[in-house]
Amino acid sequence: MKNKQKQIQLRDVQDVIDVIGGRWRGAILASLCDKEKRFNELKRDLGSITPRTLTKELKYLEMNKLVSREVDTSGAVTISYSLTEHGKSLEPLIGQIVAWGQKHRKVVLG
Amino acid sequence: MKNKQKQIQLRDVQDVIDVIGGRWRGAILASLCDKEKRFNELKRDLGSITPRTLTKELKYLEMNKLVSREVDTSGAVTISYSLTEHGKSLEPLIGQIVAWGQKHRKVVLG
DNA sequence: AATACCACTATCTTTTAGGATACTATTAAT
DNA sequence: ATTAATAGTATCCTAAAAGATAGTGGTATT
Repeated sequence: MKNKQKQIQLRDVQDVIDVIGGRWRGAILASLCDKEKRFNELKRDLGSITPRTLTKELKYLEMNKLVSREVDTSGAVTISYSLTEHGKSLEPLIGQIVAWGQKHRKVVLG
Repeated sequence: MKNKQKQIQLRDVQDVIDVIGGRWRGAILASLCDKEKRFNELKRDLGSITPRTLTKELKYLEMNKLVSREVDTSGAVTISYSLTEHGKSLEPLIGQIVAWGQKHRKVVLG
């Protein structure tokens, strides 16, 4: 493979790490793979995330077209977050991440 | 799936993001997928990384059993970094990351 | 009427990552 | 002998990420 191609690949890796990286983004996406969720539901799932951070990360993911925010005004206003089509295309990748993560834990501990 | 299982998955995602995350770790691993490399070779590949950061990241990756450091003292001392077996097990994942990254760029730009 | 839940926002502080820059010890090339 | 390359260290500094904590305005529950 040409050297230029390799540089592009490194950039791709850095881009993806950017969108799923950081302490929470990957976990938020993984949690939404399960099903659509509301703000506090996500917060509980994630355990120790602060509302400030969750808000910020959700906005980032919306901007990157991975997550959509829907408001339901029938009755009490509820807001649900779900993966967009593009977000769903991440599911296999997240699956592989989970699988490798389990293997990795064994290697590092064992 | 049970709730406890889901928590474990979220933790796995966070763990993996940790080992391949940050600005450089993923790119370093991707670069070593190609072939084993020396310190300055990696530095050139990665473009703008500083030696301080490269040293630090390589040590981290060594500690996590993903990269091994080998010293060759015949002639001038040369040091080469390569993926361990465990590190190599990341290759398919990195491949998928690159593929998704290319797709993602199109979605976000287009 | 009081309490509690929802979905946040605001402010302040701490932590961490990583850049900038200079330097070192060894070896190789000219 | 000088220059350049290798493989880093050592210090200092800054910017960004994220935690801690409190508060807000609405709805639902009892």
